[in-house]
Amino acid sequence: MRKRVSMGRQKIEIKKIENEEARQVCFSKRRNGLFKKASELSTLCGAEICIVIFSPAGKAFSFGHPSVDSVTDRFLSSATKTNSASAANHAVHNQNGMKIGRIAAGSPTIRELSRQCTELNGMLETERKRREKLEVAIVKKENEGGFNKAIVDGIDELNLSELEEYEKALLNLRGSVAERANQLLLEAMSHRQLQQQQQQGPHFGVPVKAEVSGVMPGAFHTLHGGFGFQRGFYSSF
Amino acid sequence: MRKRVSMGRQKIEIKKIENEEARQVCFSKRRNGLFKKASELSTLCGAEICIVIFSPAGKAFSFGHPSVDSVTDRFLSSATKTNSASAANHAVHNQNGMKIGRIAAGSPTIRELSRQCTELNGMLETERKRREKLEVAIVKKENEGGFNKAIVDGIDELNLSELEEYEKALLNLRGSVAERANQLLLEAMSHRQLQQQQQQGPHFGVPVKAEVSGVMPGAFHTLHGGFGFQRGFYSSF
DNA sequence: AGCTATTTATAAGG
DNA sequence: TCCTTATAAATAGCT
Repeated sequence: MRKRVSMGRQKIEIKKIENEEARQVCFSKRRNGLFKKASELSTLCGAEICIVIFSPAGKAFSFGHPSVDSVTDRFLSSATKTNSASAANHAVHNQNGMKIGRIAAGSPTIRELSRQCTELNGMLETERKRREKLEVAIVKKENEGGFNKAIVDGIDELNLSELEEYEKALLNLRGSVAERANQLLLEAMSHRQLQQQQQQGPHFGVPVKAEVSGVMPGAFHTLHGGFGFQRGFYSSF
Repeated sequence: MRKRVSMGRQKIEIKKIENEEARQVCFSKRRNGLFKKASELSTLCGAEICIVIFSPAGKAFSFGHPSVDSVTDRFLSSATKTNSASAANHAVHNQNGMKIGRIAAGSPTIRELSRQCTELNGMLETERKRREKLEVAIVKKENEGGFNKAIVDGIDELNLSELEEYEKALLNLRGSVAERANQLLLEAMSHRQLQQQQQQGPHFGVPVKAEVSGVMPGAFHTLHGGFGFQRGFYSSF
């Protein structure tokens, strides 16, 4: 009878291994064992599995079939029906903190969040364009119209000859206004005669056009493009 | 020698089990075995583990220590440093599609997406406020300047009632202009000859009133509030 | 990282 | 799904 060269596998108690080196060794072995089992399970039964492990040192390891992403995504998105703590929230764990059961209630999904981001980006872009237009409009208003600015700032700052010029301009303008008004009146009258049944109010179909276009003085750029989904690893073996 | 009552455990090939019932049985057993192993690993080594499994029937099962959420969160957020296909993207898998190694590069995370959404919301809010200010400013300017806008855009686009109002405004404006001119004249005269003749010309006394009032025509509201994260299960046991 | 004695997981059958 | 049995697979303790 040969002398035993090993005492073989010993039964161990399931509690934290205090010896650091032993713990690290155990972690490596069992992690590989776990991944192997997971792989077998997915192959044998056609299941989708994802495992994420953080070693006590903080390193992350993952296993995924078909991929960590796909399973995570499916898990998260398969659960988005109810959006708050509704009923059917019976979490069942065994003595070890294991939770098993069918998913019944909601969580936000990566997809949904991503969609929201896209939507928000769009809104932001729209908002920015809108603001740019307004800024252009304001600048234009301030530059244009020579004397019109004076009305805002107060005519107190014009000198005498400027005032006289301004008065003349106003008179001219009033002339055009009156002329235009006459024209409109005529149009309105003929309109009414031709189409009497159209009982709209006195709308003459001449909208005030306030459209402004042009390029902005200040440049505004898009901050967010798309969202790239990637994950990288390097071997620890 | 007793007759064998069981052929005991037989070696099986790791490939998909075609018999549906056998597959379901195998799935149950191995799933529990996997969870047990995971539990032991977390206890023995102090590791954090999360497992998500979808049965071929589509049921989801999960194990998490300390919880599925915490590990998932940690995993996702621990990986968000680089934001695109950078270097260090060495994915290493073994023959079974297992990926093992330390995380080196980015992935989109729920946290990150959520953060982006929050950030975008903030930017959107800022943008909206900014635009509101501009709109108020523009309205203000338009009120102040009366219909001076028309001078620029052409009075051809005003309708009749607008034109009438405009005419009135022009008259008023002319009044202020005249008054201001008068005042200037007086000042000039008194300067020249020690204020002898207090002759006032026609006083119109109709200053252009810069009527500015405050509220916006359009109301703008925040669409997105916060994002709630929840997950629910119910036992299948 | 190997080795090996032993424990643990599990296939097959009920 | 749970029990039993025989056996395959995983792994603790060493080197």
